[in-house]
Amino acid sequence: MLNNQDAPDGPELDGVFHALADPTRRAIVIRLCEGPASVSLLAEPFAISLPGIVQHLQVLEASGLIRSEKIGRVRSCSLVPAAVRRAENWLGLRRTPEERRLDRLEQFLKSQPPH
Amino acid sequence: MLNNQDAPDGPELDGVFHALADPTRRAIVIRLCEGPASVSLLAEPFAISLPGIVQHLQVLEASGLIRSEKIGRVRSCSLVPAAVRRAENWLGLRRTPEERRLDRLEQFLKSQPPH
DNA sequence: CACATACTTAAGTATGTGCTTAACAATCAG
DNA sequence: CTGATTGTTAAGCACATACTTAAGTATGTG
Repeated sequence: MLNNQDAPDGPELDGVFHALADPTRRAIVIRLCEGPASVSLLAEPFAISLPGIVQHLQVLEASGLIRSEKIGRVRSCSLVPAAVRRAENWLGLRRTPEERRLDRLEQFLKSQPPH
Repeated sequence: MLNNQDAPDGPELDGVFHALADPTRRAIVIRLCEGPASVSLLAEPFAISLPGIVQHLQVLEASGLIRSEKIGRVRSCSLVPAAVRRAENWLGLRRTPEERRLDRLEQFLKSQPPH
C-alpha cells in the first residue's frame, strides 16, 4: 500500500522544495524545529511586514511542511516532520553508482570488528 | 576550516532547492544518477523544446547540482553528488526534539544484542 | 465599552520563471 | 564543400513570486 504521500517522487515535492528555496522560509523552518510558535513570534526576527511573513507561512503550509491552528486570536504554527523526512528521503535516493559502491564499502568496514 | 560550501545553511541552498522544485529538473537529476548524458539525450523524454531543456540545465548547473563539459559538439552533463548530499544534510538537521528522542531510542535498541 | 493585540484581506508593483519560436553557430560525415 | 547533427542566443509572452501599504476582523484586557 503505497499512497501518494509516500511516493518517492511526485508533485508534492514541487511545493516542498519551492518552499525551502527561500531563505526566510528556511529560517522559519529552523525556528520551528525548536517547537511551535505564533505568527508574530515567527515574524519578529525579520525586517519584513507581517503580511509578508503570513504569505511565507501560507507557502510553507500549502507545501505540507508546517501546519497551524488558531486558538483565540493567536495562530500557532508547527513543523510537520514527515514532510521534511520525505524530501530528505528523495535526496537520499539520488546516488550515482560510484556513491552506491562507496556506501557498500562503508557498510563492510563498519561490520568488521574493531582492531 | 568550514568554508561556505560546507555551511549548513547559506544562499547556495536557495539555488539548489529552487532547482529541485521543478518536476522536469528533478527528472533530469534522476536520469543523471545513472551516469552522464548529452543535452539531447536528456531532452528526449520531454515534450519541451530543446531551448527549454537547456534553460533547465542552466538552472541546475547554476545551482551546482550538475556540471557540464562540451566535447566537440556534444555537451555532456553529470550530477555533482556533493551538492545533493549538502541539501540532504540540511534536511537531516531539521529535527524536532521529539524526533531526536526517537532517534536516540532507535540507537539504543540497535545497540542491544538480538534476543 | 474602549482600546490594544494578533492577525487577515485586498490590492498594487517590480521582478522572476517556464515556456515558446526563429535565427544563428559549430562540428562532423560523405 | 554540402548538409545534417548538436547545441546556443535572443526576444517575447503569460503567469507566479516576494514584497508593500492600507484597511478590516476577531479576541482578549482594564
